[in-house]
Amino acid sequence: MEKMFDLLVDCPLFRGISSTEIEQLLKNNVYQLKHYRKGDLVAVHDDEITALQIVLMGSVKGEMPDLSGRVIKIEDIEAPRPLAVAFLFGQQNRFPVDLVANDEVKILRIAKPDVLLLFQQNKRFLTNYLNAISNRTQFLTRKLFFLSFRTIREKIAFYLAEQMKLQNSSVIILSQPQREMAELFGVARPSLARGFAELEDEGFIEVDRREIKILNKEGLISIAGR
Amino acid sequence: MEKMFDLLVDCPLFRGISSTEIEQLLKNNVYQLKHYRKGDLVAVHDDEITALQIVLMGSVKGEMPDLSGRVIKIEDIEAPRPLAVAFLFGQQNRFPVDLVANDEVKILRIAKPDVLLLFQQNKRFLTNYLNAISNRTQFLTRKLFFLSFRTIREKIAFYLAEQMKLQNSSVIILSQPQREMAELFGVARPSLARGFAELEDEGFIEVDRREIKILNKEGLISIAGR
DNA sequence: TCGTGTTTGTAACATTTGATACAAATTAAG
DNA sequence: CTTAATTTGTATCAAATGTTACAAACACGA
Repeated sequence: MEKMFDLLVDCPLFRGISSTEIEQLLKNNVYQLKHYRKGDLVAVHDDEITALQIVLMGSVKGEMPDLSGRVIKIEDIEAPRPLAVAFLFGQQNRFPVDLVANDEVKILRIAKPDVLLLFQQNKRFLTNYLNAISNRTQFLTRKLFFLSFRTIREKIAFYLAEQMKLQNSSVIILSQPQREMAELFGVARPSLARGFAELEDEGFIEVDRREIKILNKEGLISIAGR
Repeated sequence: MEKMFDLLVDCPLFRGISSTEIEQLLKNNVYQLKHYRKGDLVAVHDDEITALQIVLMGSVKGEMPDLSGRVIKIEDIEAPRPLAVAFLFGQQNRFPVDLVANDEVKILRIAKPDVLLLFQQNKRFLTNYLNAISNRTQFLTRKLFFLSFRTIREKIAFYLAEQMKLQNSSVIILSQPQREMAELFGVARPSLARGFAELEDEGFIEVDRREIKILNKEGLISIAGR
């Protein structure tokens, strides 16, 4: 049981709060523990969300159900992270996806009214929660923005211009594999590789796997358009 | 000045809080008022966000700057609504867009530390704020979900399935012209028309301008996939 | 060192979409 | 009723992307 509080120290919602403080906050038994085995349904699409849920052990995958039986995997949530923080509040308190246990899973549940009490008792927990939702929104905003570009070339050009600023260099090291970047852009992985290859052929950049050298910054920016 | 508190009663962040309570909460002078004229820049892309800002009068538009001088309008925020609630917390405390006054605009500013104090002083304000961010996230999740469909057929099919529920009928009246719907979907107008025509050829629907009759609901849903 | 799994770079081909153009149907305004 | 503007339905063609497949480079652990 002690282990649980140690696990929570690494959870974004409890960042900056010591294990003993966490123990004190939760000591009034305001929580439940749930166990799931591999393949178990942790929650079903449209289930009502009445409690904050934190994955303590194992990982859970979000899936969209398909009428023909197939499923589309949306994302993985690994311990020690919370589930659906942005759906505990707001108008639609229902799971947007199915949640399935990837392996043996332990989940901590704290009912919504108790979460509000925790907010009052610990300011850090509150700001952590606000940060968690906000980060989610920021991630989605960014993703939507990327999808708003018409062509893959534009997405790449914009991404590189952005990274040039961030890394403050004309040689950029990509932090993600192409597969993940393609996912962020909402395009197929080989299409992304082709995009890079085309920009290289046209003399805008020089590509060596994860290392991108910007040869024509102005040209690149004019491709991105914005 | 009294008018301000009355205006705030209609702001989602102060919902359920009376004008006099709002006055009490804000009486310690923890706020600033800013005036802008039509066309004034309220905030610039990448400006740091250190305060909660609420539009009290007029409206503000979010725009993405273009290097060639053009701008792309993202959205309008009208009084009495807050600006960028999801960017006051989280990792990226910077405006994602330029904000330009549409007309004469009054904006209320409350510094971030004071916002946190308000959270402690008034539980309703806190839950309102949580709801505001959460609703934003939910909206974006939905929009992203919509854009995540690969083909136009899938978008149309999903849209129609949704409208069937909303209008509770197997005959759907489209409320927008194709041009606007195409914009929402992020596709070209003739491509959208072609999408409808194809679904008609295949016997899923019957199209008569704005009136769509669903002939094969199950088939349509299986096209949408999810 | 070797094998195994992952990542990257390409290629060929089919599919989807965008761009453009135009006619017919509809609506709005006079 | 007439005319003009808007909306819809189509067609054609080019461009962009997805799909599938495979080989080479790389990373990592046994």
